[in-house]
Amino acid sequence: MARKTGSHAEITGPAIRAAALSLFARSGYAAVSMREIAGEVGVRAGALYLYTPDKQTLLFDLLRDHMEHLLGAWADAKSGTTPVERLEVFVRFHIDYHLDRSDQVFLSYMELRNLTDANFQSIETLRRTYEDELQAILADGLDSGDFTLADVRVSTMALIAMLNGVLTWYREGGRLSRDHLQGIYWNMARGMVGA
Amino acid sequence: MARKTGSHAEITGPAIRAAALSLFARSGYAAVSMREIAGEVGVRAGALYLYTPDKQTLLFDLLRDHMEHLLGAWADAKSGTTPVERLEVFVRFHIDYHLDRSDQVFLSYMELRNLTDANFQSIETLRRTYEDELQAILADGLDSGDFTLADVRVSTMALIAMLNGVLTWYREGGRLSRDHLQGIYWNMARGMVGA
DNA sequence: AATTGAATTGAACACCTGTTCAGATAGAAA
DNA sequence: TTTCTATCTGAACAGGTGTTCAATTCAATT
Repeated sequence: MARKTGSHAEITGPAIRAAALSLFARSGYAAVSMREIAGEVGVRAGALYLYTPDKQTLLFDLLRDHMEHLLGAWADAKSGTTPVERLEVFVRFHIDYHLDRSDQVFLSYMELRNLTDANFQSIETLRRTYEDELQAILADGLDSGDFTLADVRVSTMALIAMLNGVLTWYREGGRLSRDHLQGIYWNMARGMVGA
Repeated sequence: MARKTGSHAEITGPAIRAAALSLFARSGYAAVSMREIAGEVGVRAGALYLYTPDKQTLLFDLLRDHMEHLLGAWADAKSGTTPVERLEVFVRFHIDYHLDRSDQVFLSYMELRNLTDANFQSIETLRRTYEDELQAILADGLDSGDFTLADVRVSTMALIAMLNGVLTWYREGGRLSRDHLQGIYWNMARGMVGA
């Protein structure tokens, strides 16, 4: 019983990536076996190798695709003219994106250490590109006098860490609506940069 | 060649925990084998079981000891009377503690998912106890009018996430001294809570 | 010098790991 | 109906996993 009806590469390929994403996010890269991923897709382990050269590349592709999609989404979303406006857009975008793609985001900062050196460098470059978008906003706000902050780099890292933290505790459908949440974070962000 | 000169339980036990801590922090719990840990200590895998019932308990003990030590250290360090003073002490303490014990801290929030349910609950309770220390400061500051913040719980989580973020990028001996770093974070924290 | 007992080894257990590949399968094309 | 070929299986490979335990080693005690 090799090929099942309606089972084609165009379906299996994405299904493998979706299963890997979900399992890696839940249990961690090292704790998930190729046989588990295959089982989730309804296929045997050998079939995975029609779609990825190896397990490492499967992880790397997930992280790279996520980072590239993040950068693309931000390029579309970024707007505003004053530093204050631009920062508010960034804060709201970042929270939205994270909550919509929590598995990808979670993976992307939990599994960096399981990448080979070359793959790690590649992802780090993309991540740094994203950080630089925020850093540019802060630098402009410092120049214009809209923001009061001691160190642009430190503020950038602190803001991103604060925003990423949302993932660890916020659950949709709880006490706070997403919009309310974004408002609270935007207020705190504004306080952090002295605006 | 069983026992080497000067090799006793009082030495091997702590050495195993130190090796496990270091290896788990570097590569992740799932990716480190008992044989690797044993090799780092200079012993065979079987000998580890004189000091821990199993690998899971080895991880759990590291996390529990860390959390208990953190709570103890905070009990010693906490001081100040006004909410503003108390918050500054917390911010500086948290950064200091994290930078001094980066492996433990890193482990404690990277490897939670590798704990069994019961062990996870146990650690979560300790973590929540620590968070509540900060939350109490914020609640008092809100009551007294010293702080302006929309949601005590959200501010607590945001502050802790921001402070934890220091670990991911700060390196001792770089551009910023530790004291300078603490000052910058204290300023941002103050802005976040509207003080 | 003989005995004791804590500390450690080395081999074994049952099973899991990522990966490869000859062979089977089945939908589409001829 | 036969041929073709993308897709998938099943078995194998070489090695690794956590864990157990009888046998060994050696410092301290008698």
